[in-house]
Amino acid sequence: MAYWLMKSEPSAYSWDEMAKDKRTGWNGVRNYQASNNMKAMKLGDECFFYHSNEGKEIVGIVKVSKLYHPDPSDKKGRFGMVEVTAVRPLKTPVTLAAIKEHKTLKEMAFVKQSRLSVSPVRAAEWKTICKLGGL
DNA sequence: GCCAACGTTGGC
DNA sequence: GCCAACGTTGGC
Repeated sequence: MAYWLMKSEPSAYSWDEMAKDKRTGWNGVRNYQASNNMKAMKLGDECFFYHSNEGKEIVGIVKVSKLYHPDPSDKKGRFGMVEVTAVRPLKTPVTLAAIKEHKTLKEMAFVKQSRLSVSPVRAAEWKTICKLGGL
């Protein structure tokens, strides 16, 4: 079981919409590294749902419900997508500021590579954030 | 709104 | 295959 973090701008697709839709196709990724990370996902892998730009906080958890497949919105056929299903919101969102203040969390891939929209999360990081999030 | 980081494109 | 120019992302 692996863990991941996926970013979305709330103005484009927010956690509220995610929770309402229950499941959504994570299309529109146009970055090889992010796309490769999705390729490595397995069914049931869990992902943090992060609001970029507005909020700048982890707000919920989703899980992979459909494996990597080509993204039909990419006409050149280079990039793929997965489908994710809403699991639960965090009781307390965990902000980027809090993550940066944390001794080990500040080493997280998504902090160090701020432009990467899909990044791996280590098990220890996952546990710590769940705890901070009140789960 | 600005700007740093960084990925992509295209000319050579 | 290199690298300059350009575009995009996302934090501040």
